[in-house]
Amino acid sequence: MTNVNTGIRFPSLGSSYGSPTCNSCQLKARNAGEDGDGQCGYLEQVVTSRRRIKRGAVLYNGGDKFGSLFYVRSGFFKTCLSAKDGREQVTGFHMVGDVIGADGIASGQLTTDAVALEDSEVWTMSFDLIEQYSNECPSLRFYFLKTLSGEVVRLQSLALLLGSLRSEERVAVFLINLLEKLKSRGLSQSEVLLRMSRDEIGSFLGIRQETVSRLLRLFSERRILHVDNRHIKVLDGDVLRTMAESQGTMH
Amino acid sequence: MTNVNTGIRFPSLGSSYGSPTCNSCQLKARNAGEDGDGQCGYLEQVVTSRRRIKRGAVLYNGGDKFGSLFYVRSGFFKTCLSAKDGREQVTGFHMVGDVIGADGIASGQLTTDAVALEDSEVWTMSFDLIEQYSNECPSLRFYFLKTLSGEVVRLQSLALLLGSLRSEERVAVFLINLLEKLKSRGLSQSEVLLRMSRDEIGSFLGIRQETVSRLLRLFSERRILHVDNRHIKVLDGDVLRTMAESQGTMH
DNA sequence: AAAATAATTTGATAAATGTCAAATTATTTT
DNA sequence: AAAATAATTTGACATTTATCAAATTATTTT
Repeated sequence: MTNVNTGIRFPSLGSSYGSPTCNSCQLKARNAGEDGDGQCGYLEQVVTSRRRIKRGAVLYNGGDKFGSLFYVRSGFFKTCLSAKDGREQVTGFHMVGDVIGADGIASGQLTTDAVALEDSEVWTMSFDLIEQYSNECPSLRFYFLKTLSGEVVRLQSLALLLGSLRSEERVAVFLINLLEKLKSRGLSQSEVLLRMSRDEIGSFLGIRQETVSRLLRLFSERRILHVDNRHIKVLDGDVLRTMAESQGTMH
Repeated sequence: MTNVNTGIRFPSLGSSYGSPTCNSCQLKARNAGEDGDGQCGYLEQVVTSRRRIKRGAVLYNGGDKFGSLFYVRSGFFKTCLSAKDGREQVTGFHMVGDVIGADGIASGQLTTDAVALEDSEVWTMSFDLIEQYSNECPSLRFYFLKTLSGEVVRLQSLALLLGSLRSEERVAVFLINLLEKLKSRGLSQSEVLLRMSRDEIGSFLGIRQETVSRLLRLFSERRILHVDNRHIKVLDGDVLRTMAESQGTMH
């Protein structure tokens, strides 16, 4: 979602979940001709570091000072919002192509924790540089606006899921969206190795891990899925899609 | 949230819910000196029309072509996301100072419906003009980035509420946040005339209207609130705040 | 003001999901 | 590879919240 239709592409290095089309940085104006459709190097200019994050390691914590956005180059992350009393809500799962950390712009502090669920690589994009280059490059500016707006759309869909869907539908939507997202990145569209625990899925979906477990078994019994621990294979995508029928991409 | 700390202020005309401090447009750079701390007229420049919206009328619908953001000048709105099957989720309530419609940037189409819950006034801000003036005015650019980021933060909190809180807590958080928001606009901080129905509150909170009704009665019996139909008076803010203890502003 | 319509409350009951505990299976560490 | 730890599954049962229906109260229209 974050990396679609903006004309902006980061170069590819490879990832366990794979990578989107591998071009060198191409920054195209939203409307052809607006500022040419050629390439420019701005997006690479704002990248100030390239970090590897080990599985289980924290990229940032809620409360941290905001200073940059993070482009997920490879790997897999979860972001969690913590309540005062310790309760946690997973607000998203993020993979190659996603930009995270934008919630920090509003107050100057990150609001969620970002934790790697597998060994990952992240490119740090300095917000000051983004601001600076935004003066010169409308496409860069628009790219980030679009990224932010996409995050709003995603979270609206998550609210719909959490507020209006039954748990069975939630799990179906979760799987469909995950598969769609993998598909959009040119990866498996009927098979996934889940990088998150049942507990993390449950937190994201607003249900208990036991409920996630039971529903996966149910789907398995109905021959909709083949479930082998964290390895999921979709046997009947149509049925799954029908159950998910309510829409919204939210990974 | 949207209008805080950016240095940007829209002029005030008056509203049934009142208005924030009434200055003429002041666009200040985020960092003093960045581009001066004087005034500039950019924010007014991007306003292309000022519309009155009657209670019950629709400002925009999901699917509408995106072309502008809307500044709520007075009154009260709800935004709803519809599922394919017709189920609706209220994703937010919006009052003076809020900017709505930013979800449309991502795809060029608005994703929610915006409906006035009382007679309202809205200023239309052309996105093309925003883009245009963003070249010249970093503060304007930053204002909208911050607005978008604030919406992300709000929706993250909503996800926490919907995913992790019990219904009693949800109602408490709802009231606390509403009161806080009114307070931040210099209005009543212990009394509200709700502009939305029990059903709309329920949709927002992911519970049924009957549950909302029962919980308001419960709070009333415990002398936490005085409830007279849509007129709510907080009798014990401390207890309410304790119940809401999990935080996040989400109106 | 009366009539009609819409919103809210309330009770009785049902359904969905959570809780707890124990067993099983994976994964990581030694 | 064994031991230790963590994750997952499963069952029995509790709890919360939804559903349905009817009565009541507000609000809007005539």
